[in-house]
Amino acid sequence: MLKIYNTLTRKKEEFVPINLGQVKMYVCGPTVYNYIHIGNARSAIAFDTIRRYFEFSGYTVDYVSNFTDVDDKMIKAANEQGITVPQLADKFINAFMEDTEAVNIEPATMHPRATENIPEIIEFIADLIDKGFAYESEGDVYYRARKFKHYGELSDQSIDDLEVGASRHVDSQEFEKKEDPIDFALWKAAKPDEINWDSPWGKGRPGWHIECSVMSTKYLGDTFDIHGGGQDLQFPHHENEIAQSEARTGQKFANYWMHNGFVTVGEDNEKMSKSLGNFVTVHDIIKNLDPQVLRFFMATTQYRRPIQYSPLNIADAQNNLSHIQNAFENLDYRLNDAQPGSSTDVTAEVDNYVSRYTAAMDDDFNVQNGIAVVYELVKYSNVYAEREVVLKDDLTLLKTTLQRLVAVFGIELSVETLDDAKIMELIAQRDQARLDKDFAMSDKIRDDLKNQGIIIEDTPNGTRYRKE
RNA sequence: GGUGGUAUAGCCAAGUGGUAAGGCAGAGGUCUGCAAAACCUUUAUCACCGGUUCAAAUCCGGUUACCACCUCCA
Repeated sequence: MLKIYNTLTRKKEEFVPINLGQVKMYVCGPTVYNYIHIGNARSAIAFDTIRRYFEFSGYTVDYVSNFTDVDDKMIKAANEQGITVPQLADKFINAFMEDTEAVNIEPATMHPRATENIPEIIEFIADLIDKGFAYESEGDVYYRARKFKHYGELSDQSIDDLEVGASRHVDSQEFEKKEDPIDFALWKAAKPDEINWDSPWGKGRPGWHIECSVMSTKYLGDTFDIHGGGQDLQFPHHENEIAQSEARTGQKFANYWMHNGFVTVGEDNEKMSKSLGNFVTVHDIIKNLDPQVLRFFMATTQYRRPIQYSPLNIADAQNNLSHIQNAFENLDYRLNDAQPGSSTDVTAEVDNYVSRYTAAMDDDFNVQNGIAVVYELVKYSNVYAEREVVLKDDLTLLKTTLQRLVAVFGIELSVETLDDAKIMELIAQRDQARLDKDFAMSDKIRDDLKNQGIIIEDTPNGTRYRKE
């Protein structure tokens, strides 16, 4: 039984999908005015891992994730770069797809953009005005937060306790136009020379929160299973989405709310964010780091926990990943001299590991316990691979099991083969030198190969090589 | 001020009442011509104080520290 921690109820709950065997989930994507930083990547990786585990468990997943491609920051950045807002969006959406592919994030079933849904957004807002939940004011449209009786339930805030302006980001002009300081914008009138669309309230553009209500319900229905995003979106963004959507449809919006923890940085574990300027982009980091290591690092921390980004922690992840990769190669190598057949003890062991892994992951995606089982399987595999007699089907079962279990984390295990004749010749020469006990020569060849990134290992079953 | 989260070995981290999983790093060992890989051995009274209990990292009360959100953020 799969359990999910639901922010809405602040409890772990059994996951019961609306449709048997199907998961409909929506995850808030980034505003595309810059390269994504590893905090954005963490969110995408967390939910990609969750999605993969659902698929591992036999669900089909409808996964919708948006791009916010118009807002104040988009307009500002486009102006600074002397390009249009759509040009800026295209540039960084492309960059997003490249960066997320590098860390092996599956593309969403659908990646809608706010600007591609303007008519639906206008229709949605008009409906809210008709229902009395929204009002026009000098070309802007605002949502009457107090009118929605569940306002504040997701973030456990009572309206009267909300300290307006605590974040010091109040726009005083906007403040004047509201009936109530806690009201939020659905539609913003365009300033001169700003990108805009025609609407019943004049030229303008959508506010931030409305796009997610529109796109999630458009593609997943009035009620869907899971809504995800970063913890910082819980209030006000997700609170507002609920208010908008439920006011319009009269239906429950999302059954389960999931929020991922932050990536922190520095001695005091400060949140990494664009506004603080303390961020590292994926685009830059993967120039010097194997993207699989970054992926492994993030995917093996439970999604609700903070991740401290530090060189030491990255190095740990690198070592752990190598350990798993080595076990996989150790198994693969023994296929060369394996006997046919399989043994029941190995099959039973594997079943046991898989069921323990599943139990761990079923508990709100407890990847730490899941990966602990993988390490046990790694050890078991290594011990098995050193048996004198090994069986082909055992090796294959262990290999595919390792592959399946780590694939959930977005890690792909494979064995690289070398087809370089020169290198194969050098290895043969070294083997001869060792037979001749000319160790000066064999060590020289080994060093030379190491300089080319080829690691040589001597085993009881012959000489192995692998790429560094 | 309101709300939420976190505090376990050098580092990462599991564990929600029965006497501290796992990984990394370190140390010692096995194997090896030497290595590498692998395996074996080895490292903690769980922020602090008080309480409940036969028994608490785990429950209750209090304290401290750090982080986050309160309409820019994944």
